[in-house]
Amino acid sequence: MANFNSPMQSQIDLGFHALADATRRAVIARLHQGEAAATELAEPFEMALPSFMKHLKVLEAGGLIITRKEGRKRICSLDQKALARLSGWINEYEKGWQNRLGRMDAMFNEGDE
Amino acid sequence: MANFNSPMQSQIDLGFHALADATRRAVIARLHQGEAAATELAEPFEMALPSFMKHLKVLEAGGLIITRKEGRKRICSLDQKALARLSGWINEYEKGWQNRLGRMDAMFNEGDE
DNA sequence: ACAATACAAAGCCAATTGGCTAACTATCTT
DNA sequence: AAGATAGTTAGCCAATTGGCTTTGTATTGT
Repeated sequence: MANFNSPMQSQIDLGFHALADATRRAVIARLHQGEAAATELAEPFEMALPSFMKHLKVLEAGGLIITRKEGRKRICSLDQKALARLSGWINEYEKGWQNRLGRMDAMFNEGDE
Repeated sequence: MANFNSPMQSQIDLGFHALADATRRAVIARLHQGEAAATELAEPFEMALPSFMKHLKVLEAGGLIITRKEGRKRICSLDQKALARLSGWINEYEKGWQNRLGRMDAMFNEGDE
């Protein structure tokens, strides 16, 4: 049954929200090397496991990762289309998109912008 | 390679957070057509002005817009560098994922290595 | 000078976020 | 069968978010 009491947040809201946290972005960076179980992903972070699992749920709600249960493990992997969908929104409003890769390093390396 | 551990990191947090709201994304879409004053930008939204001004502050904190005072008006315009910076972060991992697919493709085609 | 305009600042409020602990379930491993 | 492992669920908490109203200030128009 549909829940009309909970506010409907668009997938793109949830996707950008998921990216607005360094822990979650680090998870995405890690998953880019291949899928991994939850505890394995949690290991680098000084955070209680339930706290970390909340981050995974935010990432999944934003459609950025897909998870499945394998025995007692929860295996997480990147959602292939999600990052493209979000960068696609930005691209629509960015001029000179073709040159973005070239400019990108300059942006990150400026550091005093 | 981009440095994700720099103080720029929290700026990325703020940038993605600013994008995680439909009102704020609509403001960006509008500003893409050219700069505008705060009240002018607020007009399409059924929201008290102080509430809308908070959204502008979130956009400015995220570096997505630049504002200046012109008489009694606060003129807002897009910061194109910021959009490049954020889509750059996403693209870093999109690109990596594409490389991964490329390697898999090569493995299938060559049958060894 | 005075009114209208365009914010700006302050404070109230409910809901959400992001952290924690404790207790519980399910699945290996021995 | 028992213990270790990997979550999962529930509830607590402080801080933040995103809305509101009221009041104040700076600029512009008449």
